[in-house]
Amino acid sequence: MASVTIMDVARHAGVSKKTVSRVINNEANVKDEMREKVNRAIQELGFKRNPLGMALAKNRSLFIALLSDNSSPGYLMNLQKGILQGCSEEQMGLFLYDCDYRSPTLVQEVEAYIDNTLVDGLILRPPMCDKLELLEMLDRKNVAYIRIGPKDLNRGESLGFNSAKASYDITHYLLKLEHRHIGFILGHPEQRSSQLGEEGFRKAYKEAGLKVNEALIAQGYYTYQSGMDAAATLLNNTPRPTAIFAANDEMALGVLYEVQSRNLKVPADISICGIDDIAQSTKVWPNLTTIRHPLLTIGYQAACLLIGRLKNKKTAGPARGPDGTQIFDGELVIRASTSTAPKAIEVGT
Amino acid sequence: MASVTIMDVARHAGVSKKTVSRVINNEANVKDEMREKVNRAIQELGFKRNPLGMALAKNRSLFIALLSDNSSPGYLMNLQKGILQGCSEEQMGLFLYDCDYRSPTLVQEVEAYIDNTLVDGLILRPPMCDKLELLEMLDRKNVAYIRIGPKDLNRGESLGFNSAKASYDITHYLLKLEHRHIGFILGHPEQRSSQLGEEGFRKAYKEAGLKVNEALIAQGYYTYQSGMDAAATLLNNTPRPTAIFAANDEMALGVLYEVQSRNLKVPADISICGIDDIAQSTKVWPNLTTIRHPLLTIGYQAACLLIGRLKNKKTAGPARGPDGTQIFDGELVIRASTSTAPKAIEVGT
DNA sequence: GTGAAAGCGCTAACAC
DNA sequence: GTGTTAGCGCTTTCAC
Repeated sequence: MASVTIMDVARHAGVSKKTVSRVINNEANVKDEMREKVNRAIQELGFKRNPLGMALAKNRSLFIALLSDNSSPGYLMNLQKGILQGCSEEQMGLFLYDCDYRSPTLVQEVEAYIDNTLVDGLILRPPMCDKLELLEMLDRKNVAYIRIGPKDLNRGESLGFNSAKASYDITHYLLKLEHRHIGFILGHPEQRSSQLGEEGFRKAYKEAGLKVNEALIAQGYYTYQSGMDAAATLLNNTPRPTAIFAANDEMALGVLYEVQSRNLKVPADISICGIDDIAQSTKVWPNLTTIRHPLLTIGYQAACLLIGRLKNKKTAGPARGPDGTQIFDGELVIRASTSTAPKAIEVGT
Repeated sequence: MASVTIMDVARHAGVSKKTVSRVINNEANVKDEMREKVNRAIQELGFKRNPLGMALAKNRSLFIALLSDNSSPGYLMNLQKGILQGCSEEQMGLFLYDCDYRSPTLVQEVEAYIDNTLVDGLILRPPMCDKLELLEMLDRKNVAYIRIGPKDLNRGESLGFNSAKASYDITHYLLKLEHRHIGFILGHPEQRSSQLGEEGFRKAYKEAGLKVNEALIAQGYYTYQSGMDAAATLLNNTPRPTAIFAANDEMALGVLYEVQSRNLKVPADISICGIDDIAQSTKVWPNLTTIRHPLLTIGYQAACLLIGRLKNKKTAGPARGPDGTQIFDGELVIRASTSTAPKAIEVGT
């Protein structure tokens, strides 16, 4: 392209390269008069700073990437959208990297990715954000990161969701609807949010003075298929649960499928709810009762935080500020998939 | 980082910088002996070429981006996955840019994005790939692109899906099931695929010697909501259609919702089908009969094609090869949402 | 075939 | 406050 360089601007404004550099970097110690002259030249010439030149000289690309695996696409979609919004405002690009959480060479793969793209900031979602070796590698390479997930490793900043409260709220709601046989599908056992969710579930029972039926707790993995499988197990229980609460919507959708395929009516025969409020939850019939997870906000904030930190980072050192962990609360959204428990409990098949 | 530069390698191997450069760029005119020496040094030192240095010197970043808007998330998810696979194999990063198709300043926004990231290749999906002004801007800026979509502008390479055949196949299938009142929901009127789809639909009728009932053709926009709306209209027809065929799955899901919310049974009362086979189609009950759109393959190929072209492009010029348009056929996937037409047709509400 | 020098666009360190 | 010089890591002349 007819690229206008910083040199052209300098000549046009009758100043030195460095002064122009100072102006475009918003540095102090530039006379207003000069600044204006330079800005005018930039306008007139249509100058755009070449990020590559900057990156090379500063040894910081300002590129960031979202590391994700592809389980729970609805969740990812929302988060991605929020992040992109933040990037767009900050005029930054977002790299995407799709990795397999279970890959034994995960850390090396990510490292190679960083070397290839020179990103210097990463947004990590679960389950990646809980992988200690990964975080250690990033620290070693001096790559900044924001973790999306409940803080439990004391590393970097993280933006979390209040899984315990969400779980508590849903359970409380179901108990209020007089459900006494609630099936609960846990999240991925290796993710912190799963334990927190279980705590919330139990807390609601305890406060209601009721005892949890352990037979109605099933293991899930946050995936659609695991929701289906767990539902199949739970539905074979006697008495059959009058409600099933899955730790995320992706699994709840699996439950819904399993229930409907057995010709049970939702919510007449059985209530279903999840957590997250992904787009799909309002695209199935009946719409899912859930907890709204402010993923868009979280994604947006994560992007802004990360970019802000990269832009301000003077020295390269891993000088992470005080723990900036922020926890977001969800909000109960009552839709058509839940109702009061059916009066008579039949022993179904 | 302990970054090893090309200079270090040169010293270690006892050759000049340039020779190393030749080796890592796989250029001809290097003695095998030299090449080996250099390669050994690269190994020993763990050298990785800094893409930024290259980008600056060559004025080509090799970065590519996927331009998308967020309608039809399932479609996007699949495409994205395919593209990422290709990028990963080629050791390239993928930038993501989410834009609003309807924005009046779309072209400027994309241009600013290119200036900010210096991407020199773009993958365009519909509806972006049909925007002539956008393509013109890209040509002017000498940014390569691959269009995902039916070729109709004679610009660049494109990977297309055979929408006409897909539509024909579905319609043919429904007619074979003795449906005679098929509601058809068109795609976005500004996208070429929509017209092709309509042609396929009509062709199937014609070949069967039947006449299309124009009242049963409704306008859609490829979005979930537009599918719901169109279904609402179609279901009020007398006689009510015994099947509804939507031009993509996203809309078909909207139809399914609308139908189920009216307490109609699928497929007993009404059959539903779509096109694309997005993940969601096997996550609803009943699973959707559809045409499998090889989006993963298309995305993968698009990435490989684009990257390949960038890597080989000697001179910057927009020297696009002969038209490499490739059309992929879909494949009928029969699932639970379709069955033979109900015998007696009731006039419903 | 190979190497020396110059330069991509920008910023860092140090003068003035 | 501002300008000068050197250099980020790589590639491109163009000699040899």
